[in-house]
Amino acid sequence: MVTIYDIAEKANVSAMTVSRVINNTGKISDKTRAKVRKVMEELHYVPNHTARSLVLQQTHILFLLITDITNPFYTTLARGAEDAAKKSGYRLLFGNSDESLEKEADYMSTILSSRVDGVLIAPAGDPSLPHLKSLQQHKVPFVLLDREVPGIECDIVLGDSKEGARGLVEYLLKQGHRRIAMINGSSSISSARLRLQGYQEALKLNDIGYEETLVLETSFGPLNDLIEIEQWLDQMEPAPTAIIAGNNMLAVEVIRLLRKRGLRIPEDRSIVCIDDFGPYSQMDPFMTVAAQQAYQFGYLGMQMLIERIKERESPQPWKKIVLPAELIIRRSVLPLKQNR
Amino acid sequence: MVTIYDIAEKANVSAMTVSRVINNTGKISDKTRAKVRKVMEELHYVPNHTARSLVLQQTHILFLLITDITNPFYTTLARGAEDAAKKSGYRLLFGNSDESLEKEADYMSTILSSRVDGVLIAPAGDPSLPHLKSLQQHKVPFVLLDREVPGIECDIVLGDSKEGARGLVEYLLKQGHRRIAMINGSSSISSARLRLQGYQEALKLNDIGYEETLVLETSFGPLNDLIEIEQWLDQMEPAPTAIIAGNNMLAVEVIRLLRKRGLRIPEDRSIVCIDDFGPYSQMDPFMTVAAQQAYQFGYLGMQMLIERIKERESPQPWKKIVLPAELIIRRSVLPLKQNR
DNA sequence: ATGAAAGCGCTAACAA
DNA sequence: TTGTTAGCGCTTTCAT
Repeated sequence: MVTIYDIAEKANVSAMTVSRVINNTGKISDKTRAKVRKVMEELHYVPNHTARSLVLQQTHILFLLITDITNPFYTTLARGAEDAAKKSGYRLLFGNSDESLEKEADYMSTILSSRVDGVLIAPAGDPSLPHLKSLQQHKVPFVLLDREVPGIECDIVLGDSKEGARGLVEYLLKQGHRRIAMINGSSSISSARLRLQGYQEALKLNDIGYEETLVLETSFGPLNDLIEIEQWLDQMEPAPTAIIAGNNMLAVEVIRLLRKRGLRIPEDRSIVCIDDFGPYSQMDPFMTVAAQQAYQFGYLGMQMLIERIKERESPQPWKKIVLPAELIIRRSVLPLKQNR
Repeated sequence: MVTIYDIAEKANVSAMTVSRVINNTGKISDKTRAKVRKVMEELHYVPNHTARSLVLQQTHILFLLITDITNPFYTTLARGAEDAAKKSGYRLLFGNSDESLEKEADYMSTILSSRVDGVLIAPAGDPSLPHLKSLQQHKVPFVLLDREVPGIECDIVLGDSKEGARGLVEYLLKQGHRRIAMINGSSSISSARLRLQGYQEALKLNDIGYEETLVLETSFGPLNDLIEIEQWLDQMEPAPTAIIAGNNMLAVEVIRLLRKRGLRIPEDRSIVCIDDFGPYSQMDPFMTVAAQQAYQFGYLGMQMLIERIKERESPQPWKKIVLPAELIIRRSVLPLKQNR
């Protein structure tokens, strides 16, 4: 491996001079600089980031942990985070926890031991608390994305989940639906809880009773119990005319299972969900959704994180950004006759 | 920061003993081990991976660079790579080049300077050559995914792109289509070239002339020139009855633009593509595709990479895996009357 | 403008 | 079984 000492030797200068040339620090004569640069190129020198991080006590690398790499919400968010990081000259690395607490724990130890400068994290859920506590303990700046975790005070970017869900249900009600089922993520996830609340509130405001059998709590992520979902779909009696899914991945799953049963959307079942489908929003059923501003989650979260890192010394109050969801009406909802 | 010296002091042992406990090396009395472990927990010690990497000259971290984080092919591939890495106890970090040579170059410098142990890379295209050369020069083991790069000999996992495309076109021909257009990625990408060849061969074998105006070369990735695609769609005369897209993202784009024009799929245009849609395959138009084994790309590629790292000393010949694509017939193709 | 020495946190090699 | 020494590649401090 080529080190600054190799460069120094060949250029007849000290290692320190080489270091100065690399980092553009201190005063160096143009002649020396040119000479050093030339040798660096000749030997294909690459700075050893590891060594540099060790002495500087910072890596200039940021980390983004998402919970489902196949979900367009998170991948779009990732693009936003990447763009914001790049703008400030930070490097960004990704991790994917697949909604699993165990994988999240693995990433935590990677994060802590690799001494990244900061973390943008969509936590698996409330049980992520110890993970976040340990970040705090080790003074790793972090920003939470999309999900609150009770017991943690920190910077956070949230979507207005309750309003998003409520808006969708109200839209369904306006279209004449009265029997509306909901499939949702785990109640250990703040956004799932709020989405359920939004659903409940909308029903209540419209004097429609809440029926437990119409609501299924499963997982937002790729680890779903399909049998459970199938049973839920088959056992609702009478069947709902509309279904709201707590996120896009659940909607896709429900669409698949409905079609397996020969049910058409929206003719036989209307369906809506929270989160848009990125590039897939143009595929049938053209879903009516409460679209979250995925890119902004990443972009603004990253800005907050970098801000926090820079202001490390001065104690800023925690910031909380709540991004509204946008109701996008497409064609996955059938207007019923009793339209009002 | 808590270091092994802090632990050593509090436990009344030497730093070396602490190191041995952490790494489970050498002989340590149970009593000492217990004592050290206890102190480590008390002080919430986290090993400094940076320091460790510096002395060991290896990070035990692998890197996966993909070209489009919103493409289910790559995200599914990522899952495969992750699973294989985990199985061997390696950590995996992701990067996303968005099909951009510049972003790829940025990641190269991250990769080189952070001294990861190996890289799994889907190159942006033939111009990635210098990037790969520099990996070789710095003796960073890597495995290429999905795309060959002329001038580079290395381990590689490929899909059978030519056969995949040919199979799709032949299916279209069997359904009676004669005027088949193709939208493809950049010809600087090996898989795009092979897919075009597959298209051309299928036509030739069936005595159908090749028409340049029916073929559009654009980008596989998120940086498409939409105007160009729209013009191409509008200017083909007479219009094709079927379109083959070089990958799934292009298919989605074409679907969107066709629908914008009020054209139905498959009634007005049949459409097929290479690559499946992951969770979205169940959305309409239920696409007929040549599905690549995305997960296997990642899993097998990662296995090869780890193998290569372990056998670093003994010079194994380069390995090449070619994964066949599977024709999945759904409902995006209209059988024409002149069916044969 | 340039260099020498010390040390970031850790482990390999050797010593006791 | 445990400890001492040296050094991984780099930068900070202080000296020249």
